Order: sequence, then C-alpha cells, then structure tokens
Amino acid sequence: MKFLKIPAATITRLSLYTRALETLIKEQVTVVSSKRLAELCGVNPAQIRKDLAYFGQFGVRGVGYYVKELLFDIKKILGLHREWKLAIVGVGNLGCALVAHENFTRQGYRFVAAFDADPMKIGRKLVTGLLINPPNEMHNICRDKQVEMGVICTPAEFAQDIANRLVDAGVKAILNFAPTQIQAPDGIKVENVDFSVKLDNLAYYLTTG
Amino acid sequence: MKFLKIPAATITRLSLYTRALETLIKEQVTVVSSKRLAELCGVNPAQIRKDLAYFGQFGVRGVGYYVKELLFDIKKILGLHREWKLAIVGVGNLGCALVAHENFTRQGYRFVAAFDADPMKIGRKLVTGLLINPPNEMHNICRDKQVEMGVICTPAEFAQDIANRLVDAGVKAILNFAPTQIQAPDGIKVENVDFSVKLDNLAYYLTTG
DNA sequence: ATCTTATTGTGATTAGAGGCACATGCGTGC
DNA sequence: GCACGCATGTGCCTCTAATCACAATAAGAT
Repeated sequence: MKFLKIPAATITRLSLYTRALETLIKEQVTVVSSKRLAELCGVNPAQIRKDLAYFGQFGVRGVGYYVKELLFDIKKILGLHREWKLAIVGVGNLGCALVAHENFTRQGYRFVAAFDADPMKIGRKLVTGLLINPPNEMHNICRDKQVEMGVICTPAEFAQDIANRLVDAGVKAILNFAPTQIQAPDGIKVENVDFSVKLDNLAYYLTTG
Repeated sequence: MKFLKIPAATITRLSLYTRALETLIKEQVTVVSSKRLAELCGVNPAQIRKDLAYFGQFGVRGVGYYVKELLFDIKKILGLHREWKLAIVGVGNLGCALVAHENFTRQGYRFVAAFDADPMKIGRKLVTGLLINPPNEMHNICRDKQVEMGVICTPAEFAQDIANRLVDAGVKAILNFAPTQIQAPDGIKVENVDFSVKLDNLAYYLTTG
C-alpha cells in the first residue's frame, strides 16, 4: 500500500460494500471472500481487493474477510463511526420525506436544524419535532448547532443562494437535490442527487435500445 | 463523426446541458459558445464539443451554438421529445413527494399507475388523483397502461421482489430509490438514486479533508 | 474580394481506472 | 513438522475517457 490519490469511485464502492456487509451480518455470515462480496455488489473481485488495498490489509489469505471487522474498518475509513449533524433547507414534500427516511436514520446522520422560506411553515414543527426556521437565521443557528452538512431541497432557482448561505454559515459539505449545478468555493464538497439526469439516461436507453 | 460506442458519462452530461440551455432560454440568450456552456455545467469546453460530435455537427464555427436549436437536438437525442409513462411502487413519504416533484413534471415524465403493499393505502388516491393499487395487479395494470419505466420507493428489503414484478410486467427501465443493488436480466436498464452513498462520500470528505 | 477574428470539430496525447494473473502467505490435515 | 489448497495482495497490462492543440471555417470588417 502506497500513498496514492484515492479515486472517488473507490469511496462510492466502499459505501456499497458496507451495505452488503450489513446484510451479511443479518444473515449471520461471519467470513466472506472478495468473490462472494463482489457478486453481491455487482463488481469485480480484484476491484474490491484493490479498493481495500488503498487503506491497508484487512483480509486473511486463504480465508477471506471477517465480516464484522471489515465493516467496522470500512465505516471508520468513511467516517461513519461518529454522528454527523445536518440541516435541511426546503421542507416541502421531498424535504419532509428525507428527514424521516431510512437512508439518513440508518447511519449516524442526524438532522438538527430545518429551514424554509414559506412564512406559513416558519415556526411550525416537522413530524420529528424539528422546528422550521426562516433562511435568514441560517448563519446563527447552523453555527450554534454545529451543523456540518447541508441538504438542499428547494426549487432549482433558489439552490445557489441557499448554498451560498450554507457556506457562509460554516457548512463544509452539501447534498443537493435541486436539479441544477451549484458553484461552491474550494474546500466545500457538493454532491448532487440528480434523478432527473438518471431519468434522462433511462429515456435515452429506451430510445436507442 | 463515426459510429462509436457512446460513453454513459456523455449521456449524463447531455442531460446537464439541456438544463443549462433551458436556463439560457429563460434569460433570452440565443447563442452560446462551448466555453460559456462549459462554465455553466462545470466541465471542459472540448468535452462538450466531443460529446456533441458523437451525434453530428450542431454548431457554427466562429459563432457558437444556437441555444434553442441545440436544446431541441439534444432533447431529441435523449428521447425527451415524447412523453414517458411511469409507474411508482411504494407511496410512502418519499414516493408521494416524487410523484409531485418538478424533476418529473418538468419533462414529459408522467405517472400513470401507483402501487403499494399497505392495505390501508390500497384503493385510496394520491393528491394527483392517481389510484393506489395492490402489487399483485402490477402485471395487468402496467401492460394495460403501457408503463415503460418503473420507480421503486419501497424499503430496501422489498426492492428486488418489486423489480422482478416490474420486469415481469414488461417494464424495461427502473429507477431505484431503495438503498440496495438490484439484479435485473439483460435488456433491462436499472439506475440507482442513492443518496446514502452520496452522504457517505461527504462524510469521507469531511473526515479526511 | 481579402483579411481578421472567433469558435467549432477532431486527431493526437495524456491520464486514469479496471481487470488479469501470479506470487505471497495463512490455515488445515496428515 | 511438512505439504497442500485457497484466497488475498499487487505488479503489469489493457482499455476507456478526458484534455490538449491545431486545422477548418464562418461572419464581419476593411
């Protein structure tokens, strides 16, 4: 193992591995080979071994990987051994759905603040008990509650402005559900969840065969 | 332009271009250079020209691209000049939010059927007026309404079963929101919308810097 | 009509990721 | 204690995708 730049694709796959490993634990499997894990994740076995090699040696030759240990190690690599504090901006249908969704609650992702520009919503509470605040309090509340990641669920035209405010409030990572490309300064990581793009991919596939 | 295999990444970018072009139209811009469009989409200018070159010649040398024409052409390439009929499976919080979301309604994506296993929901209607049906009627209803794409919004453990049923019902493309890898036969295209993976990417980024 | 300027379209180059195949080394059985 | 089998870890090769750089060419000015 050397100190190389780690491909983004590797990190994405590590996340996939954790899910497969969690399933294996539920099935009381204690040891897994790269071959078996590869089947579960739909990737090449050598790929898995190489992905792990970036971070050290985790397997036992002739045996495979101990499921529980490997899961623990990968979670540690990804930073999932701790809790993360999130803020949601835009609590329409989608935003509300996300706050309660298993994808967030499953791991240590916890919403500690919510914002919306709609005066009818401000001051009310989400089903989780979270108070909805106006956007102009983002700076104070995010700093106060030490928000680390922001989730944007507004219409596309407001997304960039919200992103700017989040950055201003000290948030270093943004998950963007709005169908638009967000510009952010260096040091801020933006990930887009773009199902409109995925849909277009499907449409293209069905069109051309 | 030759008959080459077109990278999936190219299709994804084409989708990005359509969005930027739609924004430009709103701003009454009539001509755009690959340089300007590249800035809006966060890609390399040569990348745009090369992506387009797979499908023909769309620009005017020394001038750029006519926004309206280019948008029309790309939409045609992606298959967005027509309407697509979708079914949603799993109308919990997330499913309901998606049915009403701008990402679907913006283009010609139209939900024509909804399914859920919850007996309390079956027979009721969504806010859009769409009737919720039991999963065992998927085969008949999807064929009857000529559903082309399926959207899976169930918990992870049911996703594979639902995918099988969709395939059985003649659906050729699946958009999967459940946090699990779905196996599908050849000829069926599956796209995953996986925000749990995106979150993990952010966590890794914040952890390592 | 010719020259200038701007921007496309594309061949050549570079970078990077994925897969193969084998040597390494751990566990087990004799 | 030794040999054998099996799965990892990794150097090397291949293939694909992104970027560069330049020739082609259209519009407008002189």
